[in-house]
Amino acid sequence: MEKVTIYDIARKTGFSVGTVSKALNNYKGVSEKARNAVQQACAEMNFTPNSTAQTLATKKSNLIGYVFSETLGGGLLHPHFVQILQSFKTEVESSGYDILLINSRTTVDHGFYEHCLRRQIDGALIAIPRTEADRVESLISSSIPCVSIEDTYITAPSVISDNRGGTLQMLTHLYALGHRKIAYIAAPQDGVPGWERYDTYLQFMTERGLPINDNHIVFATNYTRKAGYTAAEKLLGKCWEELPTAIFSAYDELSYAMQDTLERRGYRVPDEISVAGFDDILISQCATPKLTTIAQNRDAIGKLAGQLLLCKMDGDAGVENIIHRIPTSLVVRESTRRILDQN
Amino acid sequence: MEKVTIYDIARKTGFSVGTVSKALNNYKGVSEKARNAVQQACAEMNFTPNSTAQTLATKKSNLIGYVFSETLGGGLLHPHFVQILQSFKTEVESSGYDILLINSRTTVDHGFYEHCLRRQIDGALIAIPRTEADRVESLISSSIPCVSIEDTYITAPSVISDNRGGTLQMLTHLYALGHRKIAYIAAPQDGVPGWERYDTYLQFMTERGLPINDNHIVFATNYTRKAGYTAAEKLLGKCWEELPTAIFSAYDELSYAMQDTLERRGYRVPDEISVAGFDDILISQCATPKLTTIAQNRDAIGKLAGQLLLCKMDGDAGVENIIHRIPTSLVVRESTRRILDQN
DNA sequence: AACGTTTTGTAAACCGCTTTCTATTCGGAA
DNA sequence: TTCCGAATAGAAAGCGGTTTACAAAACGTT
Repeated sequence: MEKVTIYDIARKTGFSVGTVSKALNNYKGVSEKARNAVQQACAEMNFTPNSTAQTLATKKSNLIGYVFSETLGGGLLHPHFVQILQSFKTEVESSGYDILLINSRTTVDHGFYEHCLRRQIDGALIAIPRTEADRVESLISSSIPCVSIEDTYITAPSVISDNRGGTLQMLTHLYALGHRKIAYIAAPQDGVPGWERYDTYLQFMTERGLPINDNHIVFATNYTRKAGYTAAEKLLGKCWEELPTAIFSAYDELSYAMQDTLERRGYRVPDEISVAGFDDILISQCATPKLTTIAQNRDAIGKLAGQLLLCKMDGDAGVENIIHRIPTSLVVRESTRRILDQN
Repeated sequence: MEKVTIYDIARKTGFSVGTVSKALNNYKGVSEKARNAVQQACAEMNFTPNSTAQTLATKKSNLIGYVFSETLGGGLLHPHFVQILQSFKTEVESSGYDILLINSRTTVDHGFYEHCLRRQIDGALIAIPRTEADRVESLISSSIPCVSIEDTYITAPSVISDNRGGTLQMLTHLYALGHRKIAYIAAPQDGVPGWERYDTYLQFMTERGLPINDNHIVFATNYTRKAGYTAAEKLLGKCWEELPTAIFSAYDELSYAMQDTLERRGYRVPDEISVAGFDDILISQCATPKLTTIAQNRDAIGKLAGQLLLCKMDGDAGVENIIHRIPTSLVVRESTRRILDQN
């Protein structure tokens, strides 16, 4: 009962393996009789086709690689990516694809492209920051269909949040509340989201004629909460002479750490200082006060990425290598408030 | 430059494919000269072996399936599982294994076992609650090496937290703080962790001669935060006549929801009511006050699961189908305190 | 009844690599 | 030199399917 092959079915039914194969794949040129006999035999003998053999013969593996990096805390380490993957998976698995995890160790010696080639993957979902672009270059410019999330590459379509729009939503919100001294905790500048958000901040300040104060800007070194605390300390260490009225961070963990640090130092949020984030991950709702943030539509991102990849794998050359920007939304909770008239 | 095969190497070097294969696999019976020629040719032609063909020929795929269910919010949906998977992955990928995601949709028509068989998986990490045991029965009793986490099956080794010990740690802590009226929010009774924790609660109360009050016990319906709020409302609706002095939940999301609900209703935590959780996921530190909880050693769980599976796949028959319990640790934060003398 | 079409089924090559079995070559001991 | 065993290389048969080219059978026409 271990390994039932197509040959066993052939022997049992008296047909040839070719006929059995055709019958199983619903090909023309097989009589009803033969088809039924084959199906019944398969059921009786509990036949399961061997996808390895199928892949070898057809050059189609029905495998999609999730190619990611965890150097700064992304990949499976960050709920943001996991949620996108989740939604992506739902989209592609209904077409019969399985997902293969491709990263680090196994790949170090070979490189992503070689790894994908070796596994005969049909397509890949890329979640690699631009600072590691060289690691995916060969893959992304190969003939393997790829779609990128979170970061963009010119040789593949990418799906990302509208980071500029989102940043603007929040800054506009803060500005409307009367804030003028807005500090910014930037994400690591390892990729597009971090760049766009930071750049938009600078642009906004300039456009509104607000001074860009070096003491009001700080960079986080990775995407963990720990880095958030470090950044928070650093900012407060720099800006005590002229406190900002609002602190906007490039992602929620930073804001959370900031709030916690502020509270511990005796500042009241949002009465004395407003705090705003970007991401809307689960913890944002747990912070006290609950964090005002920019929500990313992760379901939409994963779903669209899935659809695009399915199209490319179907050979649809119409899929352009453009950047798809998914709108964000402002979620006003409790960590921001109108500035008090003070001077 | 698309597909370089072993045949191309053979042609280029003048050796036969058999020799090339042997050279690449470091077999005996190949001269230094041949070996070098082959290696050089491979490098020049950028050869990457096709793992599909290798799998077909050797019956070893170097693939491990992560078999999970998401019906109640587990699998990739819960950070607890993701972290274990992370650690597991690190352990097995150093031996050259890749991880394949196996669940739901794709599997619905075939069943997990058929799915694994079809993919010629070498082994599987199972994360399926006992209520869905029938879905994995054939897989787990097949000849495919399996290791289970979070839940236990008699036909495979399993690695889980010491739920009884952990529950006891927390109850002892609360008891020591003077708490006698301890309410319990139970996890869904879909698997071992939920059972063990709940059962231990009952046992503890009995042993210490404390009354088990039906109005102090409530069950969550799944593992999401939303279910936590529902459970919290339900508990408070039942127990207002005789308020507990401490509320212990089977996992942190429940505690978080409880704290939030209590606060909104004007109860002060921990002054009026202590709140305790189980899991120590990231949000526990975000709650206000920070949650006292039982930490699970997810790294250890994933690592051990990986080691066990590697052993089984290596054919080590010495791996017993026993339950490995990983010790938990009590993390005292701010949500519990000594009960005030009141009567 | 003879013929041209379709239908249905088979044989065999192939996908890319592994592995056994055998043939050949080489080296060294006698 | 001769001979034997060890080392090396190659031919070929899988692994479990798919697919093409072709033969056989069934069919309908005239």
